[in-house]
Amino acid sequence: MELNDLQAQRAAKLERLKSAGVEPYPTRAHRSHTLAEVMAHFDTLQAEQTELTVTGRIVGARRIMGKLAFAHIEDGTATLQLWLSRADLGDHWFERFRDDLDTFDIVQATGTLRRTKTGEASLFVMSLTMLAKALNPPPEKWAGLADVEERHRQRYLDLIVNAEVRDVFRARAAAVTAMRRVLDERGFLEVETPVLQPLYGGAAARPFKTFHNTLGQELYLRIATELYLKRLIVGGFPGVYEIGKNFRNEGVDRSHNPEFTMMECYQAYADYHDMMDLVEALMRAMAIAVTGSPQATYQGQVIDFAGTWPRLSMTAALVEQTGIDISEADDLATLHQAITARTLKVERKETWAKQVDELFSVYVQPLLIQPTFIIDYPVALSPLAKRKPDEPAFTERFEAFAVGMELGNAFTELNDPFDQEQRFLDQGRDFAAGDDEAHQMDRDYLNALMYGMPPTGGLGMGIDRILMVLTDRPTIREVILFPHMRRRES
RNA sequence: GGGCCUCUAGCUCAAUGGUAGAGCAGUUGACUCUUAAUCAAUUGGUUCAGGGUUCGAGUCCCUGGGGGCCCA
Repeated sequence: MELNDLQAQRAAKLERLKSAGVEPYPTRAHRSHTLAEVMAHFDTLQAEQTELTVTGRIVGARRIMGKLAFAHIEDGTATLQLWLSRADLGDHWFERFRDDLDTFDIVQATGTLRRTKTGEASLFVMSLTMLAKALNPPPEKWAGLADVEERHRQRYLDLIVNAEVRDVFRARAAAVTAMRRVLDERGFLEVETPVLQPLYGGAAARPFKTFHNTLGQELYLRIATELYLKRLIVGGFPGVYEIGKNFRNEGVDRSHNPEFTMMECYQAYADYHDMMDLVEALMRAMAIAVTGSPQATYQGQVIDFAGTWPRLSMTAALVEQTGIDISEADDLATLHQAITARTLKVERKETWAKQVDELFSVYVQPLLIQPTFIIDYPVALSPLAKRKPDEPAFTERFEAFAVGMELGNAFTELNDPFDQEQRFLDQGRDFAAGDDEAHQMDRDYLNALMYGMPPTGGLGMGIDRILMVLTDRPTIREVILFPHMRRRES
């Protein structure tokens, strides 16, 4: 191991500890109380002068004054000041503390509680034990670890130093727990489906490929759980959900990470209206779990997840923002003419569906700050969604938006195997024409539909993006513990 | 994929093309109620990498790498 100067100094202290008979990495720790317990019961413990043993990492500077020293320790539940005097601790351990211990070392301390003259709760330490020597030094005391790259590459250090980062991930866990609770209460069964798939599907995305050596088979990392979950609806479960990682081989930016967490759920005998109600309930519960209320403040704006959200058709939204009625401009040439006539600044796309999607992304989506459902997407954009009975060019599909980001996607599921086969065939043509995100033909899925799938409502929600909104983080990297980073050359 | 910005001590940051610096941390010493402890002294550099221009490059140019922001 190559050590820099500061690491070498700490390594030398470690050797000194060993020569003084102190094991720097003992096998076991002992404690009578967590620091949170100490703080919660401080008055009683102090009054009874209970001897207690605590553990934790030394954080902040040690303040050493000849025969008296102070330090703070932190154990993940709270912090506590240690008061260490040469008189109480004895020469040996006082000198070990002074000479051989450092900020970030992990220790065990036994003593009794008192307040210092400034009133700070403190453990007056009678004996000290080493639990783990830290070789890496802490970042700067005030500015801390600020470099975004280092924070993400060394998330462990980020978590030690930046308390609010731990809070984000506690919030994330609380939100997911709330989501599970809502789904469980409504009778959904939590399941797990394959990550390694012989065919990828359920979304428009490029996959990661991998290879099974023994089977000699190419496999894909899933881009969605959709098609397996619907097989389970065919199988007779009335409702299923899965919370898990999806993998999409596409760009990395403030709202995309190559692996991300999605909740997908399917409910038999339901439709997309039921899924809208479910989204409202889920988002409300998750917001309350994180912020204590149905509101969240995102980058200075209050986002309100209470009540029912506006439901606006994609056609109406586009008419409103661009003046183009896609139910009339229903072929690519007409749509291109309309765009040119109105001098709209959007990229030219090669299919009508992609052009509609592009118009929407540029002219509508950024305006959807408060929670909003955009409903009734063109069938060409939605190969797995059921057509609207009265408008067969559109589907019973919606996407949920807030702060200009897509948070969820849902539809009344297509359960007609002939229509589904035709959609796959249409997608295959798009793929052949160069759309590398087009959906693959999945014969086994069609086979499942041929046993009969009840009318079903299905929903997917992006957990990471929801947490961005609820914890007020401007990038997805701040709500993923170990976001993808390029490999750094030594 | 394109444009702009950025990379200097462990960390946070300086440095007209002219001796690579500060603060914090560390080290040594003083100090029994500190909490940005204080006081004195002090160590620490492949300036992201490789080329080039120049008497001289952290600085200018080129190529490459990491990161950030914006656009697509």
